[in-house]
Amino acid sequence: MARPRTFDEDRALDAAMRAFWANGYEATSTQDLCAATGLGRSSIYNTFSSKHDLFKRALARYIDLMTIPQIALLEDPELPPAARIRALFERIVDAEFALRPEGRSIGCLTVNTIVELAGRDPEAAAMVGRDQEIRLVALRGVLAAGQRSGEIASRRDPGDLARFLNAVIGGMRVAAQGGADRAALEAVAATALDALAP
Amino acid sequence: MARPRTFDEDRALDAAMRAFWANGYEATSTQDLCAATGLGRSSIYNTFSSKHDLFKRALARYIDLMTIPQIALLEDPELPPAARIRALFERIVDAEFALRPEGRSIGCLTVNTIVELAGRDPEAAAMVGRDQEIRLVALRGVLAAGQRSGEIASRRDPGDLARFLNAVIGGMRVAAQGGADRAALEAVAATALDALAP
DNA sequence: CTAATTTTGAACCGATCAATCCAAAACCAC
DNA sequence: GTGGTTTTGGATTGATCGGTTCAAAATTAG
Repeated sequence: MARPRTFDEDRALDAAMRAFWANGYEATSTQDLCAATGLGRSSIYNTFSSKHDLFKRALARYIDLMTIPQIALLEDPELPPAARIRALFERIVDAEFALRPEGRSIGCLTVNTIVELAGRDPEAAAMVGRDQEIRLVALRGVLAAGQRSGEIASRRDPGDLARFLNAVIGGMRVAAQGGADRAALEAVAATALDALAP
Repeated sequence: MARPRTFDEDRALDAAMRAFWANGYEATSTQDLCAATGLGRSSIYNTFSSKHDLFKRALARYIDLMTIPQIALLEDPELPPAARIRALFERIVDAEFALRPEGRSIGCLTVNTIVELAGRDPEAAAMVGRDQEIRLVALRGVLAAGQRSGEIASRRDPGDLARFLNAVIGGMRVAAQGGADRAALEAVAATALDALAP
């Protein structure tokens, strides 16, 4: 009944997500988004109503792409609790160096969003807040299971341990963006696991 | 021989630092800087040649104000090594809630700069990189001393332990900006210290 | 084919960006 | 006081910002 689109919305969203991820919200202009997606302004504003809406959708997509598999890892019934946590850290280190043949990491879009936007963008803050909450619940679950099975010797509150691991993950992302190499990140992860031992 | 300034350069720099700290580099306009400092555009451009130069000076000032006392804490000969590290964490938690009667923390300008700018501003990247290096050296020193004295049981490489603590500090800053309260940060710090025990 | 509907590209919008210019005001040395 | 020098505020610059408009192009239904 009418002219169809010549582009794939999900691919465009993906490209926009990468642009925001690499350069941040403010430093990504609508021109940059046109260049990254290969779309014209009209197509972008027709499909995603504004730069801010596009960012929200890109952030939601990023969270889906990243958090859901990580939660699945933490809830993998095939692995004992401690191994699931090790697998999570491995995945995070791998991701930090996957899309980066050389040069700095671009970090993690949720961490970047917390730092750049959470203070003055309530919608973005709510999205990353929900994400953090979900991650903390999953971490708490696997940590409590590890304590019950005896794999995790620490008697600290599982919620506190979860917040600790989550903070370490955020710190690793910042360190990677600051130029840390793979060995440094692996050492940080390994040392963090020591805190579950005592 | 000529008209003197009616403002204090250091006070202006301080106000600019706070503006960049709270809102980031991109989101702080030159108008914002005028409002924050109380200066006119001419005075700002006369004194600090550009927005970017002003940012560099603000960042340098922040590093001086924050890192130097922290290094001093870590090298305090009055305290045993483990106590110095605990004092550092205390100071960081305090700082995170000091200038914030309510609402979110504005985090740490060096962390914010790593996340927002390090990827595309080599000068800013070099400044925060130097700062991180200095912090790591000091941490390594106190950690090695703790290992020698037996206070720190972990036999991991002191450099790795230093990178771990530094990552935790960064993660705490991100967590605070994400809305974590004081108790959460204190739990993270306490748990991080567990990693030095085993 | 035509009519209806949507996408698309380009021109365009006012607002704001960082930065500059300039003349008036303010000060010091003399 | 006067001359020389700097600061200061306000107007202004061209560029770019996010966003809109509009007509031509493209497509399908009939």
